[in-house]
Amino acid sequence: MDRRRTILAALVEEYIRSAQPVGSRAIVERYDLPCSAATVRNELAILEETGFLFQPHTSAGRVPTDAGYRAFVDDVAGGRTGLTTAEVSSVGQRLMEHASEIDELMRDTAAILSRLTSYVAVVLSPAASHARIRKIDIVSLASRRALVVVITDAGTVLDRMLEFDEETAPQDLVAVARMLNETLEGSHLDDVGEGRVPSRAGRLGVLAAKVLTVVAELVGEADRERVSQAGAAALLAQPEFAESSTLRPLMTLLEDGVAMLETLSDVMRERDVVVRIGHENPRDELGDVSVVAASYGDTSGEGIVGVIGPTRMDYPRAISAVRCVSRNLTDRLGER
Amino acid sequence: MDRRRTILAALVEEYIRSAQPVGSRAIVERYDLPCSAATVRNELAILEETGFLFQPHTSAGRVPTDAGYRAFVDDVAGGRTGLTTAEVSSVGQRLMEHASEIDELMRDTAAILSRLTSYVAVVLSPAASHARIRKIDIVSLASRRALVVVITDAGTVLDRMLEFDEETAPQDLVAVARMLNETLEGSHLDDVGEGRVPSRAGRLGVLAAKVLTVVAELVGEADRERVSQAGAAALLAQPEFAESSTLRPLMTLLEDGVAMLETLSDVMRERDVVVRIGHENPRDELGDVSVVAASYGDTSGEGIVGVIGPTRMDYPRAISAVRCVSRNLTDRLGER
DNA sequence: GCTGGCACTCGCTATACTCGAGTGCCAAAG
DNA sequence: CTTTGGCACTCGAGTATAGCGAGTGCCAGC
Repeated sequence: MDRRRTILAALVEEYIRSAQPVGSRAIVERYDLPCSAATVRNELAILEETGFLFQPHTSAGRVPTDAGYRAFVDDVAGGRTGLTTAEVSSVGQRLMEHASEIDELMRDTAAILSRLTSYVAVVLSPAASHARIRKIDIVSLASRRALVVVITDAGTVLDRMLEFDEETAPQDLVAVARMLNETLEGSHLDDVGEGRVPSRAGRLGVLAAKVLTVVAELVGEADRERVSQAGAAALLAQPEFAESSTLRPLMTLLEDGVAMLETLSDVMRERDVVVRIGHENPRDELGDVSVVAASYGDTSGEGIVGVIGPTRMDYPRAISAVRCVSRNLTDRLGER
Repeated sequence: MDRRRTILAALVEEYIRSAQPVGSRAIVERYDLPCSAATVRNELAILEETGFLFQPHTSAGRVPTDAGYRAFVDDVAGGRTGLTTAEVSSVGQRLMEHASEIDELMRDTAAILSRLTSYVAVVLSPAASHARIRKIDIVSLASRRALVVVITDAGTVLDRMLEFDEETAPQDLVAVARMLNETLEGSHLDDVGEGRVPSRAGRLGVLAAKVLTVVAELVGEADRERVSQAGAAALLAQPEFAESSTLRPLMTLLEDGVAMLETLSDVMRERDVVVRIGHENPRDELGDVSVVAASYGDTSGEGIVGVIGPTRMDYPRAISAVRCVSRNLTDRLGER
């Protein structure tokens, strides 16, 4: 039934706008349908039976269920463009001019996406572990302390302090660094992390082994610190989060980088923007919000961008924004 | 008057505990004073006239004003130890075992401090600009793209992408790096930022100048990214932030790293823990919260740790926690 | 100067009531 | 068989009123 879909779409749109239960009259008036309020009421009753709508109480209007939003998104939201062309080009511009350092780029991206949608934006940077080692530096800072710096071909820099039990000469460190660079340049960080690297004997060999352990730890840590986010304050403006108790589980989850990484990582498999509405999300904390996310980059390094907002989200806009940012990021990274 | 102070302290303590206006009877009962409720009422009336207390309405108990908290803090809070010895030693332990990388250390510190107090914790890492350059690396990533990496003697690593107008040979980059290292090793980042560095002529000289520009930019950016924080979700549990509207200005401020840096930076001048209560804070957004902060580190690199919570804050605990964390961090950094 | 007593204040809660948006259903029209 | 106007009904939100009680201010007596 085509009319039924139209009515559902109108109701969802109106609810997204007003955040209040929508009645039959409001739909007829604002979206001038070619039928009367009574007809709409009949359709609404059916849509409610079918599980697309929900009535807070008998004498109130209707509110979409997760299934209602889902139908709306599948029907119309993907097709519409929620951003003006001016906004689209502004995104491209701002991403280009900013940030020639990867962390900064991620942060800026999150900020832009959040401003664009007024929801929380989350950005996962590409996993460093798939990158190849470009150079390893070992810089002596004190007699028993050095800094190990790993530079990847993706332009990521990892570093970690290294403590020695006994005094270690700078030239030994230089020698070890040269040795490791010869052996490891071009190999994947993963391989180092999993110990698939030949070891050598001798004094320098021991030192080299120690450095390798540190590098392996680095890989693990780097993956843990891949999450940037922005715009949590924007959520406070949404009426569904007017009282803090509704917001708390979400905020707690957002602060847990590892959890966010797990929650989003399966977006990587999809080719287009993924929309997860309410309880479609794997975690209970996300049961009242929707996630719109997409992967970016290519096989040499993939990350994820997304926004998190109430299920009463402006889906057309959020989807356009995520798609736009994801494409721009892909281009940006592909330039290299 | 000594009794008056005792009564004020008792009231503040009780209000911190209960978050509700405190009456004369509650004070007498819970803190068994050697006088009657009527006497306490007289004192309370005086304390209100003097501006230390405030009565939400005629038939309610009293609530401390900013001045009331201030008197409480100056009188007693500094002396008491708000942490158990077990907690104190646990802080030391957790800071030691974690984080051999500076950013991670900052994040962990913020997390620990936040868990300890259940308020938002903010950590400013030491300004990189006071550090000395230990090594500069220029790593070619593509024919027209290289990564500039600056390693300081404080163990901080700064990096930034560099784009060339024309193809540039890796060996040129190596040469420039060697040249810059010879010239710059040991000099302050500030000096590079302000261009107090001799320039040379020739092809490599031009390249070197370009790299120097990037390094200068790096210094500026690094200072902007010095803020770590944790525990914003914890604030949602506080009754004063039950409705999001009270929280929003604060959250917005917290998300603005530069603003936080400005707000906290004058703590650097103080030698001990600084407590700023409500409107003592320089910014209106902080008018309803208190900041407890202290600097850490020594002249070679100073940062700031602090917590932000409602003015109805457990000051003895917050002060002890901040002091404890600050000392541990100082020790940790001093080891080098 | 301290204390017990007492009248008074005033926000909070509960109850009762009205109002109106919105529904469901029916009978008539298309 | 579908659509529509009409109409009785429902139920939450908003308003008015009353009672309760924690807490106060003040006073008279110790």
